[in-house]
Amino acid sequence: MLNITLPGGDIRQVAEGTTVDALCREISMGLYRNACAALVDGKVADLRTELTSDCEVAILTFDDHEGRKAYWHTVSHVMAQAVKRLYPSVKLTIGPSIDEGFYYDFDSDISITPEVLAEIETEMKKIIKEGLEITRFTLPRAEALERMADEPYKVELINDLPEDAAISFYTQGEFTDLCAGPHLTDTGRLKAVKLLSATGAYWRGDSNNKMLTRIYGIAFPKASQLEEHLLRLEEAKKRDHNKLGREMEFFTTVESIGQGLPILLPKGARVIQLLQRWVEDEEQKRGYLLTKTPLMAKRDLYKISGHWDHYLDGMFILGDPYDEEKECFAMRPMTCPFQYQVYLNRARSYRDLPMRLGETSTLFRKEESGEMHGLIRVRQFTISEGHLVLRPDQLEEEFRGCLELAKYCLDTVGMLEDCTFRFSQWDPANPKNKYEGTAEQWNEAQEIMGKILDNLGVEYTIGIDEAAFYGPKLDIQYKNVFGKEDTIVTIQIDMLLAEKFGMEYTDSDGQKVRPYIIHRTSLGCYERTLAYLIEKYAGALPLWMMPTQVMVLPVTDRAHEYAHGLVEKLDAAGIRVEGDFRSEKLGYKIREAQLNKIPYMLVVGDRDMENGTVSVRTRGGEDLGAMTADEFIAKCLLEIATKKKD
RNA sequence: GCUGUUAUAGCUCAGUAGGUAGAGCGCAUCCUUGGUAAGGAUGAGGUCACCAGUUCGACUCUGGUUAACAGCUCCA
Repeated sequence: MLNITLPGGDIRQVAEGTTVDALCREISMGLYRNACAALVDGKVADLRTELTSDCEVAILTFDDHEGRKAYWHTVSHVMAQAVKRLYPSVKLTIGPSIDEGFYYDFDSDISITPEVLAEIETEMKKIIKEGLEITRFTLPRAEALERMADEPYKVELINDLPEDAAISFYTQGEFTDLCAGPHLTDTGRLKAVKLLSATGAYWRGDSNNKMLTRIYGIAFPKASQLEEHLLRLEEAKKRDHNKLGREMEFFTTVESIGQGLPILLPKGARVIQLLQRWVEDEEQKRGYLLTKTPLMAKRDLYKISGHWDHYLDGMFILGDPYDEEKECFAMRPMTCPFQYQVYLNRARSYRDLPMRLGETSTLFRKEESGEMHGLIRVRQFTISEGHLVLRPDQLEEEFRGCLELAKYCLDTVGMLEDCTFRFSQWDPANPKNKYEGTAEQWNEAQEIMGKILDNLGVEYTIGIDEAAFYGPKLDIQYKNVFGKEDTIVTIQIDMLLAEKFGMEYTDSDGQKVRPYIIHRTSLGCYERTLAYLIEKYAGALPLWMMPTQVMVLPVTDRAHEYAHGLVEKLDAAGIRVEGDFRSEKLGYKIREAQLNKIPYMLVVGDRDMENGTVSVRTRGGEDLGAMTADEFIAKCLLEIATKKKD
């Protein structure tokens, strides 16, 4: 008999060769029904794993990350089986689980219309109903290749595995797939499935490879969970900045201006102005020197910086880049080589350092046509760009300062809680020769940065091949309402550009020394930040950054003069206020202000005129009752000054 | 850039088996003076994204372009 230790510390005795599944059934039928996979001595394992020695076993259900992955992965196989039944000529590739659901990539000529998707879904439900047992077996390489002879992509995958590997397969009914697992034991254990979309995806994620057909789906053990999930997706769509931001007139796009070049309408422009002023003031408080550098430069500058060699395709060029006789300019994709000129303006001493330079900087990047998205991915954007020129002994302290500033900014706007940190490193094997510099330089910079991050106690993930071409980065990643992740702030250590530009300082002993440089942003790209704020707050931005903070709503024409007086008074107090003097009913005006997410509505009618008060309603629908204008102004100003989050 | 979908009034969308278009909301004017999410009437608004082709005739069919959307690739 084996001693199996369960999560609570209980020990259960089972016969050698008992499967995890059978153990599960012994523990409880409820657990058995919900089991998806297991942890055996901390390793994820199939339910069909046979226990052969004393060990710790924890059963994973759909509520566990790994259990859910097994569940979704199994559904992806059911989908592949359904597709194969309906379209036998389709070739299989891969079908993993993802953060939310699963997909399977097929090589097929069939265009996946919504009708086809529904047809596949119906077939999947059939397969689930058939309750096919899912079995696992392994084959040596030669036999595995023979078995998958009709599946060229599977053959390619098998050939990439080590020579001596035992290659595992899963079979359910007539369908067998090459797969590492784990999987559920029976298709009947699956319940509510839904196919969401069909799209294209490159084989092995390489744009040089063939475009495959990818079908995305989701599944849950309960129909109610599926409904809830679909409802959540619908709700998220309503917050989509690309929809809401246009509806609420934060921004728009115009065909004749072009992709990735949004027009910031008065509301959007105001929010960004408020954010910029706040960040610039905050940077000034923290010892940054303000710079204003050109938006373009001759190609000569980019040849020095390395952009010409590494980033030419990413720049907007003015002139013929290949005619060396004629002048040729490029719009700037980054601020570094420009801001460095501030430092280079004269000879520097160690006493000048640290030098912190800040600039609200507009950049231009020639993103490829399919990559633009609302305000999140654009071709012209503005960031709170900064460069710090440092002595080696100042590097850690200044890095800490940058991180604190970024965290302060993100926290103030309410985004920090949705952020994670990524230590972005180079990939020496990058096939596109992306990186400048030597392995020694990279290792040194990454080692320094790693030490600083560890000393600061930053919890981070490592992103290989995510570095800038000139150095490693700490990227602060933001996850939006759809669960999609983007970089919002970046702090980078650069050991290459300083050298290229001949930056140095005279140390206390008279020696010339190469300074360290930190590239950093405080709040990142303002357009992107605005997009995320719209999504996070569903358009109801915190009071301090709302373009219109207060709307005065006179109940009748009799109150117009009183209302005008209030508008003037609030305006004089520095509050962004408007009045709605149209001859509409109060309910109509409130509805409109509410839809525009105006934080405070001041209703004024005969009663208020008589009492010298305003009746305050919030956009949350709350009635704060009557108060004097001065009381309201004091409350409002306090909330603005403290940058209260909603 | 790639795969796919889409493009009709400011917005959301109908529509014509090829004979140059309609609704609701919004907007303007008038009536209404109404206390916490839509009062009423009248009116103005469209080279049916753009450029070619087929046709007696194209918003409708074909090709191309541009833009938007989903995803891939790439990136702040």
